Amino acid sequence: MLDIKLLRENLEAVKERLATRGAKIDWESFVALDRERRESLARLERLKEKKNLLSGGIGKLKKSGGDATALMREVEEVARAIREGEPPLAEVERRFDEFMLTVPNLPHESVPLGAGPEDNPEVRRWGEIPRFDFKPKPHWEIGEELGILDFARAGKIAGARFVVYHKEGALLERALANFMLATHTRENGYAEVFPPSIVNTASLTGTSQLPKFAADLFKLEGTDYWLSPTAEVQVTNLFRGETLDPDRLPLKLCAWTANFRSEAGSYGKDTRGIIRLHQFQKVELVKFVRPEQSYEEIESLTRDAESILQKLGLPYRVVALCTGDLGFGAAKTYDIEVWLPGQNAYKEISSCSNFEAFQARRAGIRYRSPGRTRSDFVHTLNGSGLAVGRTLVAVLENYQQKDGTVIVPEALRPYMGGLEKIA
RNA sequence: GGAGAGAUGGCCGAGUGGUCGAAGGCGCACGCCUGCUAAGCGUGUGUACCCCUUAAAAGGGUACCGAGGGUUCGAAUCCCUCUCUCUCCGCCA
Repeated sequence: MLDIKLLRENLEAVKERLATRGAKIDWESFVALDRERRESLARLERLKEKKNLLSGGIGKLKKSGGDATALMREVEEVARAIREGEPPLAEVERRFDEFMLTVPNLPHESVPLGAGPEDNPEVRRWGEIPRFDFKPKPHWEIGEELGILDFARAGKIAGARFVVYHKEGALLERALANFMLATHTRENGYAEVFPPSIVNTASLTGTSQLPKFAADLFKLEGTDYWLSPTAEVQVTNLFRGETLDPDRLPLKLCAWTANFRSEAGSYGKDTRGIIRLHQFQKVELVKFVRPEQSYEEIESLTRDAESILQKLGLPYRVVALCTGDLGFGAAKTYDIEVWLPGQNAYKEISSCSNFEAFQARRAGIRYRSPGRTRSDFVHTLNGSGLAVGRTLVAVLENYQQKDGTVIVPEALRPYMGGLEKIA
């Protein structure tokens, strides 16, 4: 959610910046709604003041034994006016809130202008793309031949876009998660949390998946429960409605969770393999920081995610999302794309974003800076560190051998009981 | 799933219809006093929003005693619904 005052005072600048996202927003109705809301609110508050004053008078009068019938009749009139004024105000406020919740974040000034993914500039590249003296296979072939990825049986127990990991596949998934958590907690300074996978509407609204993107989520019928699409939701909402002690900032958390996405609208995209599933595991990094630090913190967050790929020896590049490709709540985003020989392409494996105060304002996450009377909103950031399934894909495809076996990256071996090769 | 108890300010804790944003204590901040420390004394100490201004503040107002609704001229106090916490029983990992 954007700062209402910013909208009122700098509407033209906001319009211009949001236009770079390609967002279509009905500004006329915003201006009208805002005016109507404030006028109506001020009028009702004046009436309430009058009512309170008169009611207090009744109390005093009764105590001193006087007759309050006339006063009471007068208050009744005021009370009626208030009752009549309330429903229209509530309606205006509902529409106003709805509007505010569907306006995307402002891109940061450092975000490159562009219309879509093709305009995302590459920021840096790391690692050598491996050369093969044979035709590298896609991970689903490697995995099925080794008997560690099982799509057929996953289809039986759940449906399309699910997988069952067998034997070393299951071990690899678990080892990768362990390795990532160990790195982030021991070396990168994150504290681990393990939250529920089910979340409520308020949480999803706080991090801005709702109200706009309900179609991407799984809802549990007859309840206010949803399957969380990313630990960003749980971990950011840990502190919803709280004022954080400034000494705790920057607060850095990481979490390993299962994530659920309906993948509505992505039929025909990445249909094979485990790139795009309804359930996948991910280690997420989340930060709560002072506003003045958030642009340093997105850099270090991205580096923390990159450190996993470097330790695993997986080549990747970092791209900066342009204005047209930026997610709804993000002010700035770096995507990390890992090299996948089976697809001969870089594929997103992490998305690191600074939301500035956009989520904090929705979720009411504040901090009090010393010497200031009012509290301020923190800035929130998050990024995958990393998507475990896609990392597993990268390992299989980059470390595959001519004979169909897969070498286990050295950094991972301690987490796999010393296993050197999946055969 | 069954039975019961509870939810008040940073914390503890009073408050069963009127001047209660809320006693008292603790904590915290500032000041005074005391040749250190401790004690003592005084003052202050929630948040959001609206109005008025604004560089900011001050000032005025509204709302908030778990959440939502209701009764009443008037609700922390009465009624209804929900959520959460605790205790006991059952069940499960």
